[in-house]
Amino acid sequence: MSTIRKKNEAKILKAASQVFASEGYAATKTIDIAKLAGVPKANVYYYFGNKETLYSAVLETIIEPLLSATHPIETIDNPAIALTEYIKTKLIISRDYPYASKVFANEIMRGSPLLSPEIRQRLMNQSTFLLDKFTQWIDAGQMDDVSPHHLLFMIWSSTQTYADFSWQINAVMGKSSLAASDYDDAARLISQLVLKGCNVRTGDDTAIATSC
Amino acid sequence: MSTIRKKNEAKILKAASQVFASEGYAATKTIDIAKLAGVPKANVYYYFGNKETLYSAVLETIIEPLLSATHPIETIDNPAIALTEYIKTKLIISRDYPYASKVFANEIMRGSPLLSPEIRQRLMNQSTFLLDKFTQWIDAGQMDDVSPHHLLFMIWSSTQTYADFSWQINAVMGKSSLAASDYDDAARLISQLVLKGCNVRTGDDTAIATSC
DNA sequence: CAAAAAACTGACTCCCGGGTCAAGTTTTAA
DNA sequence: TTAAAACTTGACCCGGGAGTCAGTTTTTTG
Repeated sequence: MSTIRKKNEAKILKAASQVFASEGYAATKTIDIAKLAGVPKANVYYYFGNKETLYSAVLETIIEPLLSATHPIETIDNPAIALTEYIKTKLIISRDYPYASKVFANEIMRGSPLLSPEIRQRLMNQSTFLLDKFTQWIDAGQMDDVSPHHLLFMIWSSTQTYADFSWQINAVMGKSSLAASDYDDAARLISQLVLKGCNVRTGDDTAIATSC
Repeated sequence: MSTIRKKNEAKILKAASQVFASEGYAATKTIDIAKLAGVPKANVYYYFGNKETLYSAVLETIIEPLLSATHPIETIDNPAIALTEYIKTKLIISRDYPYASKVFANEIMRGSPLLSPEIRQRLMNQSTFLLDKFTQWIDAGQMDDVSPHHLLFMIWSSTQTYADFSWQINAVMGKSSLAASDYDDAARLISQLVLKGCNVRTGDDTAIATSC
């Protein structure tokens, strides 16, 4: 692929993720993407063919980060550390890919009509993997017997919300954008709720039994 | 207002909330709302004037439930009970107003461009009230010194998610819709995470100090 | 029982936005 | 050097959806 093509595709993709994120798929006009990217509208069609393909390309950009977010859960034995790292990673995705995250969330809200079946499947497999892992930890007595499903939904929603509802969060925080320390605070709070809330054993003798 | 008008407005409003929830504002065609409501498209315009007014009317329907959700926090002294009830109420809203909830969430995601300034203000006041209350509890030593903001975001997101991401949640749960007991499970899990995670004092001698 | 007010509706207009295209210009490669 | 391939772009087409309206029917009211 020529460097010209690569450069322009990147420029258009970046603009597209911003416009799709702020307007939603249907309300997005390709002319607005073109303007933001600084190219004529016909160029958008030259490089991406049509609006839906461009949208899918934006969705693709978030899939890899999303699928690799489970890395800590896969590689770290200690559930306290694994969960803490997973939460941290999910928050970093919300922070570093705010537009694509929002586009992805919107797609999921609508029942993911434009998401390819393969990606759907890979995401479903990932969910199953996470649920299995939680169940293993519970069975091994490494955390309380909570509902793995609802725990997963809580982790997903409370990390994703920093991308999806950034407007609301900024308004309530009284800022125009969050600082790195705000994400640290969020990670700390969410980890604390999960670890203490589910009584996750830390692996050393500071573990607290429920009946304490 | 005539009963005919009342009846038809209700019929159209209900259909509108469903279509807006599943398609989003921009992708919604008024003809689809009309079809679902079983009236000619011109009737939709006869009763609501235009698409945006109809959309605002749908948004209005969720405002009262949303504003009264803080009732437990306002009236119950005991933070453990107040928080548990608040979480339960928020989940009931997600369950009982799934369409309007979704429409509202979408509006907030877009920076609430179509929400009236008065409603914005009332919602902001409500946030401030909640944050103040959390801060009071912390200052009174009734719970650990966590970030009130991030705690609030966690409660909002993890309850709202059952409406917004119902497709994903159903898929992961392997069901076509959640049962009442699923909402009970969710309420139990979220309350547990908040209460144990923040070490909220229950008011009797079973309270657990952090240093335990 | 009028006659006025409210409700109903099919058929229409008009505009906006996705997508196309043909005629150019620039880059690449042999 | 040159011809083919890649890229650029303004002008255009076309369908679909928001909104209108005039003529009709139903309901209310005095």
